[in-house]
Amino acid sequence: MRPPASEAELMERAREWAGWPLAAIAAECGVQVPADLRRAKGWIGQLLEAALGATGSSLPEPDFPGIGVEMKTLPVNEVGQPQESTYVCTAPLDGSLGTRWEASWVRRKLSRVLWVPVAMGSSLGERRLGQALLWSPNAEEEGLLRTDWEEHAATIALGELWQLDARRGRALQIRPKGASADSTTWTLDDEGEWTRAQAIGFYLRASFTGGILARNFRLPKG
DNA sequence: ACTTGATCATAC
DNA sequence: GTATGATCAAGT
Repeated sequence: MRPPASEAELMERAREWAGWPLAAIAAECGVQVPADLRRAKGWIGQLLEAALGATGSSLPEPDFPGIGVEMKTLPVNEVGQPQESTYVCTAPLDGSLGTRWEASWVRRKLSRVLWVPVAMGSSLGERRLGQALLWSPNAEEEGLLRTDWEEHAATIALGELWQLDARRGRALQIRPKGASADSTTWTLDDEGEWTRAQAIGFYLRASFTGGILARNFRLPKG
């Protein structure tokens, strides 16, 4: 699938898939549907990348580099409320994170996002796509993200990692990110010594993404 | 019931 | 290990 040349073309494709069960999309894309997501947690995201014409999913760039759009699938219940948080990116602990929101990876990644709701269903293949929403944060949303990010960044800059906790942040939280609790990365601690710490990342709370979808969500037609 | 902390697959 | 894609499942 050729990458979309414009946002309009991307939205056109997303509209065509809206309402489709995942099994039908997988068939069109020549992909097998796994029994469940336990050993394939990223499967839906990768399927939609193929269906919409995103480029390689392991590259450190937007899903649609030509038009600067990031895509995120969002598991939602029958009322359109997200059932999970949304991973944004890792939080580097080696000093490269900085303290300027304007220069942050989080801000860049969230500047333009295609949210693709995926309704829950009795089986993975029966789950249906909702209508996608092309989003940029409004002033209120960006202010919320900025406040949270600056608080986390300050804690990390001070090397006070023990203060990091998923309870902090109204919209943007910090949680572990890795293959397991043993996944670590280098960090400069509060006494200026290099040590290893658990790898962590930025996540959007379901309540925040729920607010975004609430402006636009509708159930796919049967 | 809901959130936090842990985990799974794959490419490089 | 770091990036991509996320959801699982223990804890409260």
